[in-house]
Amino acid sequence: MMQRPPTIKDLARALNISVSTVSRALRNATDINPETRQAVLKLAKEMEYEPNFIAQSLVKKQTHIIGVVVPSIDSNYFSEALSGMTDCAIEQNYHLMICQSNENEVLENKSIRKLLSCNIDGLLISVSLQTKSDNVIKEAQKKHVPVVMFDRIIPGADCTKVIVNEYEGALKAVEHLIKKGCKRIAHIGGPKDLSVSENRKKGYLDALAKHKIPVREELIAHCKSFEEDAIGAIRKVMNAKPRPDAIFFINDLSAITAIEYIRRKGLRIPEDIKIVGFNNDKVSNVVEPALTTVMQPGYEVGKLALGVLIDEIESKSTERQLFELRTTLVTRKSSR
Amino acid sequence: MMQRPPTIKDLARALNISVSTVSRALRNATDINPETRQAVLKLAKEMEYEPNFIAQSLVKKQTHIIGVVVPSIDSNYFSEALSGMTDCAIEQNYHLMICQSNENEVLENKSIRKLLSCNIDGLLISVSLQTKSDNVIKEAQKKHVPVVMFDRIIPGADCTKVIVNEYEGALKAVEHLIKKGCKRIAHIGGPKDLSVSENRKKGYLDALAKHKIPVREELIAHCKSFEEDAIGAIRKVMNAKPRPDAIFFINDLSAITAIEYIRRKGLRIPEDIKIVGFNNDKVSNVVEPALTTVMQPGYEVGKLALGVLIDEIESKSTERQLFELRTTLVTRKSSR
DNA sequence: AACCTTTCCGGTAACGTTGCCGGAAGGTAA
DNA sequence: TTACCTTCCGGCAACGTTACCGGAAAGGTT
Repeated sequence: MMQRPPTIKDLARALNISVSTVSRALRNATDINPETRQAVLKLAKEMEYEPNFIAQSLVKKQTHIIGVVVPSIDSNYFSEALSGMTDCAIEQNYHLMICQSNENEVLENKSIRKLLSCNIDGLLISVSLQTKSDNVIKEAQKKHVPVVMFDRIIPGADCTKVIVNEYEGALKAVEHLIKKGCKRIAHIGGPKDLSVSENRKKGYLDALAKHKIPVREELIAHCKSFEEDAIGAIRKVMNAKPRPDAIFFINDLSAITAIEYIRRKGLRIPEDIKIVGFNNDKVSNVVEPALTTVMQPGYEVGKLALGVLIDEIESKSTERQLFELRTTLVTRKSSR
Repeated sequence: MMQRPPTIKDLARALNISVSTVSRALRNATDINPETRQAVLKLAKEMEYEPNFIAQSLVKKQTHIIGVVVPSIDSNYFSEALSGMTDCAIEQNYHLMICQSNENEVLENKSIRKLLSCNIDGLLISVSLQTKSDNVIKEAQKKHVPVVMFDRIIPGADCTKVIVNEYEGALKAVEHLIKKGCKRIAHIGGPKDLSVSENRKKGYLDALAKHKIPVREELIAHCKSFEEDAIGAIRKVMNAKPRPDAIFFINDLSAITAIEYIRRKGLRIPEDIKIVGFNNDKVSNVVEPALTTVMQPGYEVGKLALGVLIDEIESKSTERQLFELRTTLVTRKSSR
């Protein structure tokens, strides 16, 4: 019967009143006769009227769409953050347009520009590893689109930021090992020159310093990437004499890789050597021994980041804030 | 200087021509003097003109936005699928609005309705475990919004579907074990009454039947959820006499859980008992022994699903198709 | 009775874009 | 010259909605 979805005009015609009146009845309660209002609402329900979002956006000059750019959607951490954002968005009646940069700055810029041409109300971004410049961010701000950076931020950028205090997470993890009596704590770090790697390493170093444990270079090694090539680094620190009695890893995957290597050496975990990971991947609770690890609140980061962005959008405030979430140390068998 | 982004009107005024001419210059090459066209394009670049997506959508009655609903964003498999979609979307100049149902049918319906009120051009959905009815799907189709289901489909629904042949994946996995000489192959299944669980179990059963190996009920057990409570099921099948010489698991996580249990029994993997998982999680290559597993092409599923949806949108075709992608068996140490 | 206030509604313009139609200017052919 | 065609452009309406303004009707005050 009805081909197109009904519009405000259809309602007006059916009730023999003007479109202005229908529009008013549909949103505010002032300047409208309660009876007329009821009649409009009743008919709207009957005809399954839905306001046309596009038309509203055009006249109101706001779309309730928020653009999100992350390095990769299919990573444990970012997918959790996206999950938090998505849940937050539907609560607050916003929509998300999600792009991924694949760690490529060119693609990142392209995505941001595409999002901007969609008239997004705000931009939420975690930058790629390559990204050094905040030019596109400024482009967005010139168009009065508020920007919030989360997790992977550009330190100098002039915008609100939501981060996780990984430094403190690393510090807590290493202090935990110290309390357990470990004296020769090794560290397997991530790729050099990355803020994640450096923050965590600094936590490691400061924990040692705080407890007056000397740093020994032979107990520190770096992986070249975040995945699967940890074995060389592990071999290096395990060859140190005397051998380490604990290892703090950049992530759970490399820690799990190490478990078997350590066992082959005839050492027991945690009796002879304790290990701690980072991330709280699902498997960390399933491997043997279950892995002590630092949990980053990805979901909460996403939720908070979107929350503060929406606040900025709606209050039109322009002051820059810095939010820092804390990690949680999840202690399991590998360090007991 | 310039407060609002420039519009087509600003261009027209600056060049002292009409908006229609500018509009024509910007999109088609007919009915326009090449010189005028060049002048418009030049000025557009200078003023950094960007067409207003919202206004275009209103008059063209298509938004180039595609709605996506998945059970959860932060799952290995779906995040891969979303990654594939996202890459495909930006190539084809579409945008994605992503929602998650959290395995809740009510929330799922709410999300779909919200997406529909955004005038999406198409809907891509993988339904929640609860979902039995396809009413909302029909609602979308009544509004002429094409729907494509992927992975978790409603078998009876009248729409194009993209799935992975898990049955065949399970069959291949179990045949692989049979070829390795295993005679007493156990199966740890997923929650009952779920199509994923049943498809994989059927593959297991058919592989046995094909090779004339009798099914023994004591070698089959089910987990109650997909995560972390596999231990009871494992205990059951390991208590069978004679004990199994191989186990085919519903997923990698439960397989990894089993590794330690089996070792404690004094059994060696793969010499005494071979194991195979499902999913190809990243850790499956990092645990010891590395896990043989069935890889599902999540990224490709996402890419393909979005591709066929866009085809349907642009061709306005209404014929229903069924696409089936194949799994790959990744053989590693745990079954050698 | 004249004036003011309140309540409620309709008309109109606008948001930025596209599509259609009509028409001016110039060229070509009889 | 007239008739016709082509090339190019401008005007107008429309997409569905909201915002603003003006005004009719009803009631209240002096």
